[in-house]
Parts: sequence; C-alpha cells; structure tokens
Amino acid sequence: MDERKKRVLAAIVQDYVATAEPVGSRTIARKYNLGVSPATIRNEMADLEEMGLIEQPHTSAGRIPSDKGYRYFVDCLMEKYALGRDDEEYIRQSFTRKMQEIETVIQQSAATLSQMTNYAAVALGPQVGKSIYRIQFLHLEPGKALLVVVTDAKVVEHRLMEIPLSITSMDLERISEVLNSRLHGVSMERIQRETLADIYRELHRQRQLVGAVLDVVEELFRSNQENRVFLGGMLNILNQPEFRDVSRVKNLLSILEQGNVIRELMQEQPSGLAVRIGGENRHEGFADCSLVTATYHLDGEVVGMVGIIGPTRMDYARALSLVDYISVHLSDFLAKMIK
Amino acid sequence: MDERKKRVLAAIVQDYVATAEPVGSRTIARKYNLGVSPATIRNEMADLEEMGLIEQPHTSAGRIPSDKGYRYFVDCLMEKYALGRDDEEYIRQSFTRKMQEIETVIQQSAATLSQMTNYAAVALGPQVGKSIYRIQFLHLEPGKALLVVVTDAKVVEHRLMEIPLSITSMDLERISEVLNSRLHGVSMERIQRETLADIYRELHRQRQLVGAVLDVVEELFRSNQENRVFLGGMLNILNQPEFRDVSRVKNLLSILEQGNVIRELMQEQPSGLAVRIGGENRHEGFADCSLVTATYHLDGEVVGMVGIIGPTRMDYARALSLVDYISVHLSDFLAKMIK
DNA sequence: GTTAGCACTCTATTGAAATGAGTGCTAGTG
DNA sequence: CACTAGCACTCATTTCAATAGAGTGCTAAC
Repeated sequence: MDERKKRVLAAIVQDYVATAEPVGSRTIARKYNLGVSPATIRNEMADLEEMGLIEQPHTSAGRIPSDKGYRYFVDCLMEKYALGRDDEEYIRQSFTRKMQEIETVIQQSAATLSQMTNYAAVALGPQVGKSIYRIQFLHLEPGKALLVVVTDAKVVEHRLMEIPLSITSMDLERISEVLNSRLHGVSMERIQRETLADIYRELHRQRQLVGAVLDVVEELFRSNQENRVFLGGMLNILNQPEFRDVSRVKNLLSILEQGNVIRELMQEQPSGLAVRIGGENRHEGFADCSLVTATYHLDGEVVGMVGIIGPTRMDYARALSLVDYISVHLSDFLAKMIK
Repeated sequence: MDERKKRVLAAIVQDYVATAEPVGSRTIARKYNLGVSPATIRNEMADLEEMGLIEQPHTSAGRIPSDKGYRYFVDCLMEKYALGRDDEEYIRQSFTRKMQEIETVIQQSAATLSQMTNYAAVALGPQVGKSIYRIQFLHLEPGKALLVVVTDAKVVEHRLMEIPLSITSMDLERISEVLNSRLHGVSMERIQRETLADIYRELHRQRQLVGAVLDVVEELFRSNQENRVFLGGMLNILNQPEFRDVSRVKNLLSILEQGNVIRELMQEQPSGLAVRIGGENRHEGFADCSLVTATYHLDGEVVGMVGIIGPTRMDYARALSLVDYISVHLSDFLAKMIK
C-alpha cells in the first residue's frame, strides 16, 4: 500500500461521498492533481480493487469504495475534521437553559445531530439513577396516593397508586420515613434481604401496601434501565440520494421503528467514539448503513450513547467530529443540570 | 342528481379508493352491475364531470373523484361501515392495563389507528387539568426542592427548583399548605388578584420563592394547554401508492413534523366526528390529504382529538368508523384510568 | 332513453439506435 | 521500469419512433 494508492483511495472516497456517483480515473486525474495520467490511476485502481478496497457496480462504471475501503479510509487516511465556529455555536445554541427535563435534552441532541448532518440520529439512555435518593408518598384523597421517587441522578418518577381506604396521611408519612431511611442511597441491584425484612418488620401492618410500593419502585428502575431509544430527524435522511427510493426508506424506517434493534446495534459499540460501517453491523437490512456513536457520561460513568445513522457513503470525518462534540457537550450539560 | 348518477359516483369513488387507478366506464359496467351499457355510463359520467364531482386526469383516462365528489359521497352516499369483531377486538387488545400514563394511552391510540388503516394518525391533547388539585414541595437538600403539582384530572407534573439555602423543610411545608388551601380547585385561568395578594401576604417572607413557584405552575399549565401533538405510524402511510414518490413523503412529513400546523388544522374541526377533504383544509401542501377526526371526552368535556391523515383517496367509511370507535373507547379508558 | 360502433386522443410500453462514461490492454517513450 | 497515449470494448442511460391499449365523445340506429 504505497503512498499513491492511498491518495487514490482517499480521492475515491471523498469524491464518492460528495457526489454519490461512481468515480472514474479521469475525474480523479482532473480534480485531485496527483500528477499522473488517468491510465496510471486506472492501474492503481485495478490494484485497489484486487485488494478489496473498492468495487465496480458494473463494467463500464467508475469505482466506489467497499466497506473495507471505507474502513481503511477511516482508520488510516482520514484527516480530523475541524468543526467550524458556526457549527460549535449552532450546537451550543441548540441546548438552551429552558430544557429542564433530561429527556428533552437527549432528544434535542439527536435532533441537532440530524439537522447538521442530514442523516438520522439516535440517542440511547440515559441510564440515570441506580439508587433511591428520596421516596415520598403524597396523600391525595382516601384510597388514592401519589408515590414520588427521586433517584440519585435527580430524575423524578411518579405513579398514582390505589391504597386501602383505611390508610391515613399519617400512615403514609410514616411509611415514607421508613422507606427513606432504609432505602436512601441503596443500589437497587443489591437490596439486601435483610433490608426488606427490616422494612416489612417495621411496617408489618401495611405489609401489602409496602409490597406494592416496592413493586412499583422496581418497575420504575427497570424501565429506566431499559435505555429508551430517542430517534431524531427521520425526515432529514430523505435528503440523501440513496433514499430516493421509497422501499429503501420503508426498510430503514421499519428497522428504526423497532427500538430494540437499534438498541442492540448500539450496545455492541465500545465506549468512546466508534464507527461501524455497513456489513460490520450485525443486522441484515442494515448492511448499507453506517453507525457513528459516542458515549456520554455522568460523574465519570457511561450513562448513554448518541449517534448518527446514515448510508455507508457518509462523511465520516465530519460525522465523527460532530458526534464527538455533541457527546462531550451533552455530558457537560447534564452535569450542570443535575449538579 | 338521479338515482343512477348516485350509483355511478359511488362506484367511481369505491373503485378508485380500492385501486388508485382512474375508473373507466367499462370497468363500472363490468364490476358494478347497474344494468346499463358503458355508453350510458359515459353519458352519466359526462354529467357528473360537468357538476364538478369527478374529473379526468387526461383525455384518454378514466375518471377520479374530485374533492367535491368525495364530499358528496361522504355526506350522501356512503353506507355506514360496520367494524368487524376482529377490528374491535384488535382495538381493545391494544389498550392494556399496563398503560399507566395518559400520554402512553394517547400515543397508543394514534399508533393503533395508523396500523389499522395504513394512514398516518394523530392525537391531540389531552387538555387535562384546569385547576390545581394538590401542590406540594419536597425538600431534597439545602438549596434544592422538588415541586409536585397534581391537576384536577390527576395529571402529575414536577419540577426541580433551586431555593434559597435558608429555607427549611418546615418552611416548605408551610408554603405547601398555604398554596394548597388558597389554590385548590381554583381554575388557573381566573386566579383572582386577591388570591395572589393573600398568598403573598401570608408568605411575605418567602415572597421571591412564591413568585418562582407561581411562574412554574403557570408554565406547567400553559405547556399542558398547548395540546401536545402525538403522531403515530408515519411508516404505514408509505404503503399508500400516492407516496411512492419520495418528494411527496418529504412534503407531508415536513408538515407533520411541525406540530403547530397539525394543531391548527385539527383545531378547526368541530367536536364529534368530522371529515375534512383535500382542499377543504386551509393549508397549502395539504390539499391532497384528508383529515378524519373525532373528539374524546372526560367528564363530558372535550379534552382532545384523535384522527387520521391520509390521501384524499381514502376509505372514508372505514376511517370514520375506526376513528369514532377509538375515540369512544379512548374516552372510556381514560375515565376508568382516572376514576 | 339506450346502446352499438367507430374515430380520435393520449399515455404507457417497447425496442432499436445513439450516446457516453469508463475500463483494460498494448505498445511506445524517457 | 514506470508511465502514458491510444484504442477497442462494455454496458448503463438516453432518445426516439412505433405500437398497443385504455378510454372517451359522438353519431346513428333501436
């Protein structure tokens, strides 16, 4: 793999990404002055094809990069894309103080990514709260109470509950107190049997209600951990020429609509910034899409992921920079939000 | 408008809805045995065209209904479509006990409608809660509190708030009590100046905090009243032949993505079951779509709307039945949920 | 009032020819 | 030996005309 081959491959990738048309030897000679004639480039291209880095849609067409070609480009040839002032500004503007809820912020990250790239964007998580920070009953009326749970990451969940008519406000206050003192700071994954036993002992009269509460709490944490999938700007991807055909659109959208597929694909990604190109994704029907993802963090721990889904013909340099920048910015923003 | 003309128009509408192809005189004579020859039907069709009920895409094509034609069909010709057992069963199944949050239920209504029709579906609202049922502060840690607001429709909203470090749990308890007693059951639209004055007088030491709380409450109600728009199953509409062309899809989706356009269109609909056909919608770019909507209710009051958005070539009978059934079922379900 | 028949219109399909982009190979050059 | 000019060849795409087909409107006959 000599220097010139690299330059030819890079030229093919760049041009194909920009035009969506197979790239011929002549085009390369003209646009990317390598100082050699088309014939020489043709020879190089023949070599690159043999190496499996580029391919020909049909005999008399130019070449397009293969998955392997993109991979080589991303790993070895690509120069880091420097985000412009305006790009960074745009991102910063899109996160406003007004966004009070974590979900809104995550959703906005995906939306912004999509707008800036014209690809689809997706966000996972956040997996917020592993332990209970505060748990509190509010008595609404006889037979009805509101359970409010605040997790350590200051995410609030609530649930209306039916309670026995006999339970009074005082009872609820007492229950809240006991639950708080016993459960505060305890990771939901390893609640001790003893802890539960203690709670039941202390509140033996409201055994049934306490059981219901614990069920609800468990459910809240479980659904929280299932890492909800946020999709952003499905519309923008229609601007890509590979989706001029409706059946393609339908195919991709039907995959995206099943959140679990995306979740699986994304969960295979390593932490940090990562790219998965075309067939590297273990899912048929996703073979001509690429996934660029980055994890975001809270208190040094990975809590979720943001990413871009686009055709394999993707501007990887820009995509990587954007996803990276957004993930960092998102982490900062969340940290400030929760403080 | 004699009987035979009606039958011809009905045949044209039905056939065109089923096939998406312009309908010729011969087709009608063959499939819908009116007992007359194609030539006679041609004469009738010429009349119908003059009346503006049908039109010809080009000289040597069959006829398709005009907006006016659909309108006449819907108002005068259409027979009520009886939902099958399976349809009703399907709808009932799609609403499960598991759905605890109102939003989930609304979203599900739209999703179900879309699945059953292969059109896009949309839901508005619900406009839940006009007054405060309960308002409560939870003290989390110095400088931080959680404000929980329950509306009369038992919809819960919450917001983390920064509070002065000096404020204690006792203070918050007191504030909660005062706010509750003063605001319980008061419609947010007509909070009296006096009421506010009373509150400020009683809590004159926490003047600033109270101001912040009232701002938050107002904001919560405002965003609630803005009637959030839920879209369902955008994917399904891609099955319609009129959306084989991506530009069409892009056009519709870009309209749907702006929630406010849909909201405006829907808010022009009368309460109950209603149809708006093609150009009857006051929005360019929506001229070849129809909107079938029904309001849903809570305690006898209209709180929101569900509907179908499809091409004007729509199976109106079925669409109306489904929207009607869903709206009724949704009302019932909500009533039971909130009890 | 209804219908058979027919000329006419216009779109969609088909197929052949022209176009053009691009390649691979060969032979010649510094 | 590396490079390049030249050329024959391939194949998708475009173009164009001819054809087929669906459907109409009109007229004359029943």
